[in-house]
This record gives sequence, C-alpha cells and structure tokens, in this order.
Amino acid sequence: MADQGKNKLHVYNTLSREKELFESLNAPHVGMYVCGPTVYGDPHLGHAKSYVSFDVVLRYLRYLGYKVRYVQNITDVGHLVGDAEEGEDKLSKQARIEQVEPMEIAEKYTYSYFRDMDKLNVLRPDIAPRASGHIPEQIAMVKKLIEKGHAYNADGNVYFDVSSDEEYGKLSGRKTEDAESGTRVDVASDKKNPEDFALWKKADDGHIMKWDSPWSIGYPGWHVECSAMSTKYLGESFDIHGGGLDNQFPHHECEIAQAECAHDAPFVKYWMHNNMVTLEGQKMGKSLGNAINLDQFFTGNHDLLSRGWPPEVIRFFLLQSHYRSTTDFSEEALSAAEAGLKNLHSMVMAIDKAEPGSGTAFDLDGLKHAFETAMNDDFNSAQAIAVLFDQLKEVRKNINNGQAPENLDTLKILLHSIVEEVLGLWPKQASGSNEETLNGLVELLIEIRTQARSDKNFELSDKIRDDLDKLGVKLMDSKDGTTFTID
RNA sequence: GGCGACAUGGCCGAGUGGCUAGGCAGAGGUCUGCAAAACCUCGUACGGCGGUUCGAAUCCGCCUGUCGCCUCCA
Repeated sequence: MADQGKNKLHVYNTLSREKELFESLNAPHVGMYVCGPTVYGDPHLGHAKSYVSFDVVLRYLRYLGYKVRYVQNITDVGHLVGDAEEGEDKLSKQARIEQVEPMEIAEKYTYSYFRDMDKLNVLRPDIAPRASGHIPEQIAMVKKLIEKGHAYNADGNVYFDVSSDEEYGKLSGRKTEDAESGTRVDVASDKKNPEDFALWKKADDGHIMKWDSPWSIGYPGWHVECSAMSTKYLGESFDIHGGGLDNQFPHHECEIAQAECAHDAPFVKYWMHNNMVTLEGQKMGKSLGNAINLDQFFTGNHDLLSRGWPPEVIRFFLLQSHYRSTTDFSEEALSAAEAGLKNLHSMVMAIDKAEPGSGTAFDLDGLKHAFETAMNDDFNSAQAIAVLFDQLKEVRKNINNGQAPENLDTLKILLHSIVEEVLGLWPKQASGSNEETLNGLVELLIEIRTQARSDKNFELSDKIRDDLDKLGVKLMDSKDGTTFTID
C-alpha cells in the first residue's frame, strides 16, 4: 500500500448513505464491477461522465497499490423498450431502423463505445463480458432462484418474487408500497405482484434474439445479466459496484435481490453512483432534441455546437467537478476548462522538460499528502486538481527564475503518477522520431528568426512566428531565448 | 402524487461551525521591437425567512427554485 499515514480512503456508499472507510474484502485484491452500456446507440456525455468517473476510481485504487479486477459488461441482449408485456427490444428496433442483424448493431456500437472511451483516455476493463455470451450463467441463476422459492414460472415467463425478499429496497430506500401507487399497474400482467420483475421472458415470434431455456424459448431479464456475470468473474461477494444514479432503482436494487437470494451472501460491499449530466441546464434526451453524442462533441459536428471539443478537455472538465454532483455542459464552461487544462499542461511540461537546479527542494510529501487527502475523500478529483494548480505554480516560477529545485527528478516521477496514471491528464505528445525531427526544424526556424530580430528585420521574424502559429506551433520570446509549444 | 439530491462571486466549481479553495473570464502593472507566455496586484461569494451558537455559507426548521428517480437510460 502507498503510505497514506492516518489519511485513508473513504468512499461514499449508497447503501449506508455515508462515506465509509474503504477496506477491501480480500486485500490487496479489489473486485470492481461497473454497469456497461447497452450497445444500441453511440455513447454520449452521460457515458463519458460515468466511465471517466469510475476510470479515476480504478486508477486511484491501483495507485494505492490495490490489485483491481475491473469488470464492465456489454449489454447486447435486447431488452424491452418499455417494461410492458408487449414492446420491441432496443437492439431489434435499431436493427430494423438500420436494416441489419441485431448482432451487427451490438458490434457496431460496442466498437464506437470503446473508440470514444479510448479517446477520453478511459482504461479498458480487464473483462468486458457480453450478456449474450453468458446465457447459461443467467439461466443457472434463475434456476437457483426458482429452487429457493424466490422466483416463479408463469407460462414461460419467470419473475422474481419481490415479496420473498425482506431486504428488497435497501439500496434505493424505496418501499414496494410506494412504487405501486405511482406506477401504472399492468392489468394483463401474469405477475403475482406488480413490483415483481422479469428474470426470463418468453419470446414472441417476431423476436430475433432468443435462446432455449427450461421455461421457454426466450431471453433473460435485464437485471440478471449483471448479477450473473459479476458473480462469475468477481465471486458471490465483491468490493465495488458502480453505475449511474439512474440505475440505482430498479436495476441495482434488483441485482442485489437476485444475487443475495441466490447465494445467501452479501453481494456488494460498496455501491457507488455517479450523478447525471445536463446540457445547458436541461436533461439530455432524444425527445428534447439536445442529445449530442461524444463523437459529435469531439468533431463539433452538431447544430448546437460552435466547434469541436477535444476529448481531453471533456475529461478535464468532468474531473473538475465531483462524480456525485450533476455536471452541466455548456460551451462557455468547456471553454474555461480548455484554458485551464492548457495552463495545467504548460506547468507540467515546464517541469518535465527542466533540469534539476540549485533551488530549494520541492516539498514532495506536501504535494503527495494534499493530493491523497483530496482523493481519499471519496475521490475528490476537483480538489486534487486545485492542489496541482496551487503547488505547481511555485515550481514553474522557480524554474523560470533559474532556481529549479534540486529534487526535480523525483518531482517528475510523482507528477507522472498523479497527472498521468491517476488523473489521465498528461499532455499529448508527438511520437518518437517524428518529434525529434519536428523539434529540430522548429529550433532551426527559431535560430533564423532570432538572427532576423537582431537585424531588426521584424517583417521576417513576424512572418516566421505567424506562419508557425497557423501550423499550431507557438513561439514565445523571453530574455533567455525563445521557447515553443506544439499543439 | 411519492422518494431523493442540490442551490456558492460574471462563468465553472471545491469546501466547511470562526482563518484566501482552485480554474476561467475581467482590470491594472512588470517584461517585450510587437505579440504571446510568464510573473505581480485586484473580487471578500455562499437562494429566501426564521432558529441553535460567543460566532453559520457550514447545524436545525420552513419557503422558493433546479435536477433526478418512481418506465429503458450512465
């Protein structure tokens, strides 16, 4: 474990509604499961917030020395558009619209999901199990629930009997009586009670994605895939389960019910939920006409956007607020984040490029401690970023004054682990030999320009600077010479 | 209607019973052929009304507003 002193990681647990000391069930191992996407559409800002948030959770746990196994499912089994008895499943519907096989839809959007997450520098899960590849495990769990009297078969449809589980509702704090009053009760339902939920549904003739089972040819209920797959890869009890706040009920509540009734063991120790994203103060939704997917954000290819916003800006913006707060996206806010990120990058690069000097040693422990204190408080990345600005400013100043700290090399290592490994915000760099060539060329132009300047040939010197600027190379003059940055 | 969360300076956004969060934007200045960058200085905010307290933006109550969940959703 990293040296944390008395300062230990605390995690807000939705189960207790409190921040709790984090203690893994089987240290140094940590099992972490986060609900993955249903792959029937391009990922949007909401996915970005959720997966960037848990990416930092994962990265910080690893920074602390935990051996984390990170599992994130891919929901590629079509579930109903609504929860009514009839209705079309989401993948089939999209397949019909795009006139392809449902599995082509799943493949296509699995691809775009990982493509966009990669751009956001979100680490891939260690295991990304597909629901369609785990039908036997799901059937086995349903069987077990029937055997134990927690589920019943109603003519090929299998439902979980909520009344058989006294603890149902403990995550969301919801009483089943509450739900009844507000929800339209489906009169034609073959459920014993309206709050019972499907474990297995019989497929009608038009349903394409279906499998054989002891009860009917059909398909599994939405909730059971997560219980079955998390159990398979992380065991009956594991440490962290994450997801969006909107999944708290009914999805996660149902997962708990299934898993705990099937295994008679506590399912998850810490439940974590990220808050939602709004756009200009409004919920995003297709019906509201403001649903912008991530690729459109990156490229700016949308009527509501004046330009594209680089993935790293979106990541930085998200990390500047807490994962349990709602995040409101606006171009004004993104623009501020972009400038802030640029500033952070320039500090980090100034330090990374500098050589140790004779200046006073930088207080490494102070930075490490302040960073960890922030992150230990339920992954407060916003505070952690403030710490960086606060403390690195001084170092840059000293470097500029020729007073680089003597322990700069150690600082660089710490900075890499904080900014690169944990926050995933390290500046992008041109790669390998190209970079050397490029730097050499720019330095050559700077030499020529310096000569022009000393000859008072400002026409030439300004042309060099302006033309390089158009190519994304910014020159900055100072007493000690000219430095440059490359976008 | 039921349940829950949140309301912080121009914008974003941490925090918290008494001491400057931070970023962006803005103003002035240093430097500079000019520009940019960097550096220095500047803002005394916490929805409203009550209450607890020596003291609250921070705790309690009420009100208002926003958002979420209650149906698939990260």
